[in-house]
Amino acid sequence: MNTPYSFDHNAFAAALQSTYSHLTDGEESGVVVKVAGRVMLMRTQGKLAFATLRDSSGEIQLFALAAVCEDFENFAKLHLGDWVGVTGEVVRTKRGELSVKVQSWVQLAEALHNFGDKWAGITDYDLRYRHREADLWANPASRQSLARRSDVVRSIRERCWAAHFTEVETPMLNAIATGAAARPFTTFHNALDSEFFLRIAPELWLKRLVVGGFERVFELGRVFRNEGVSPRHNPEFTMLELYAAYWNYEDMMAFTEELVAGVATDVLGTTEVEYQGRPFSFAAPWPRRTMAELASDAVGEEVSVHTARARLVELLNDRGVEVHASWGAGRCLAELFEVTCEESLWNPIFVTDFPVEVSPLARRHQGDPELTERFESYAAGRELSNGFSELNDPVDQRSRFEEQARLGAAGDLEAMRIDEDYIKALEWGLPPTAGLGIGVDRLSMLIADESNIREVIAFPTLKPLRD
RNA sequence: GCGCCGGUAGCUCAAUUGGCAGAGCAUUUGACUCUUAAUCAACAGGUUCCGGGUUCAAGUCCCGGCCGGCGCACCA
Repeated sequence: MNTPYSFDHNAFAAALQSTYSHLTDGEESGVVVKVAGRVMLMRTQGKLAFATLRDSSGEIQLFALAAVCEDFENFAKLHLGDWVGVTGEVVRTKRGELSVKVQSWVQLAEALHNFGDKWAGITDYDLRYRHREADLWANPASRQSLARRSDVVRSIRERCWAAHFTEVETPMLNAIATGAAARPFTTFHNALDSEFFLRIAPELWLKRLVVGGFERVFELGRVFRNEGVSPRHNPEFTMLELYAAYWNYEDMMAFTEELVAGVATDVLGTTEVEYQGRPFSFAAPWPRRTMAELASDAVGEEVSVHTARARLVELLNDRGVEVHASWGAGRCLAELFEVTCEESLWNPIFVTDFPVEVSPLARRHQGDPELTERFESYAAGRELSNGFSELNDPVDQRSRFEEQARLGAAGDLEAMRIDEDYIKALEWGLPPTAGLGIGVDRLSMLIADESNIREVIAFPTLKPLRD
């Protein structure tokens, strides 16, 4: 294939559609433009040919007349999917379609495969995800969902910058996988002769930067968790984490709801949307309810982290949950909340005051040392964000890690390990600080009205093909 | 990892009770000077996901495997 190395393109389909909307049927503008894109449809009619050209902005018709169009015969033989660059006058055809009347054209690249059925596109999930490049042309909705994700990321960055957060990058290769409860991927560095883990969260590194004097930091990046794949889970996903010195969890809740509502406004122009056919509102402020309140409402009796463990176990068993011997009352309460409440939380809500037992990095609650100043926001029945007043006492942090180590020894594969470097960092002094984590893919799903996380990930993790 | 469902032409889909594997679009060829998913005519296109089995006969039934969707589990 002998094709050009460049094309001097100066117009986009969507811009032409709006700029020349005034042209009347059969009117010629006298303006010659150069457009480029893929031929998505071709209608030939003897000495005439009409092609639908699609570029990144939209579509415009190419109108070729044998008498005017250079090498008309081959133009009419272009395949659907071929890339072309076209020079021609902007006109409106007699039948009212804004078009570029082809004077000269060049095939920029050939499509050896087609882009699916003209009507149905490509529907096979395997083909769509393994060959997203084809899916993007075959299914405009796929392109829109990924574009929405990009808009979400841009909005997050701009809003964090506007609030004076510094964007930083921390290691993905970690000697200890920590900062969250999850199983890691492992890998090996040959020259250092050391095992490494892909990060499951950037949390501890970011707080070390706060110790170092970066008072407001954020990182927008990939984390990796060696867990199940589902419509709401991809093994690698994108997390926003941010930390603000001198804030507590109340301050961070206020920031979170403003951030998320702001992203919705930036991307969709409104906070009032439909998600999966149901009205959904991002509007701030979001209600705040404690975990104990919500669980109590759900089970019809007063429960809290101080309820007798045996009673919590009964309530869990009644709901088919098997309780492990290592779970204390705090873990039992958190489980009870998850099974009774989580799915019913539709519009965004902050669930607050998590038990210490399930929050090894969060600061104890000022009103109850068995609780932490921690919140999670829930939306559409799923966790959207997680944040807390950060534990900054190195002695308490060490005892929390030691408790985690006990759980690990007892077989909990997701328990954290003791991170001595992190404890030493806290010994240098972490000011009062609040932190936040938001699942960017989950947020993008809400914004793009997608129920499957793969629709907002360009190349989701798939099982490699084998024989 | 477990359960349920699915995999037929390049794409989207049919195929009755186990009885000749089909259509539309795309491709190829031809007709056509205003089409809009153009239209019309013709040709071609198959390891029915892979491997076994049952049967006179398997896309269809049985067993095993591969990949996907959904649910469960884990989690965000």
